[in-house]
Amino acid sequence: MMTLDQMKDKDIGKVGTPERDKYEFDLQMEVLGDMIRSVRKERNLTQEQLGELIGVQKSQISKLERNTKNVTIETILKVFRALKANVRFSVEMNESEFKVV
Amino acid sequence: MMTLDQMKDKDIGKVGTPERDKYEFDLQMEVLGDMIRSVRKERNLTQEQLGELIGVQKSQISKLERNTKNVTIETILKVFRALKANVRFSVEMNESEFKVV
DNA sequence: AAAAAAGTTGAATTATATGGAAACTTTTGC
DNA sequence: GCAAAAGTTTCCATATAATTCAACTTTTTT
Repeated sequence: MMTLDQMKDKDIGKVGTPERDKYEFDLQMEVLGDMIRSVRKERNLTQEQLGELIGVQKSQISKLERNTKNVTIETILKVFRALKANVRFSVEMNESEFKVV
Repeated sequence: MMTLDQMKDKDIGKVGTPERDKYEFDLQMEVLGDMIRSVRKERNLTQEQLGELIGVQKSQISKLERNTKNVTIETILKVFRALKANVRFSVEMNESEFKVV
């Protein structure tokens, strides 16, 4: 589990060792757009190229990367599928935190 | 990380010990609706009560629980926020898996 | 087994996400 | 500093998600 900033700071150029061959990030939903951008850049793709993989214009990719939460699950899956990345969602629930109002 | 079935099998009535005070579930998008339902029931809420917390009719909750093929992030966040549960997502990326087409 | 509560469904409406096109701005390379 | 590439924005159309209402079905309670 790391923040987006920590992730960005990572020297992703130096990969190659098996230990570094796989990345996993836990994130808040709000940064989903940043995540698309990060993974796209890690794949060395322009917005236009990613758009081609999915079948949309570069402007659409731009919008997805900057727009945070108003996206459908389907779109998110489509993008990360094109980037050959797996997305998983998790729900964390604290018993004590909940009070019926 | 557990499947939905394992989760359902869990005896959630017996909580109270600190070890059992927190639940975490990884899920596929396809079971998100089931997840809403599970957490709602764990909170001992009816669809109508959850709807009131969010400001929608019970029929809407019903639809979200059964028909989650496609939902927006905003809706998901709204629901789980009302249930006092955190939603996170993780992206897993394998270097080797990707080839530029 | 009747009544009440909880959940589901269908039809209709509203809101908004997806998307393209083109003009515009920013960044990058020389 | 200029040109090309990459990214952003605006306007617009279309598709579909979000939502309600009311009738209906299922489950629970007494």
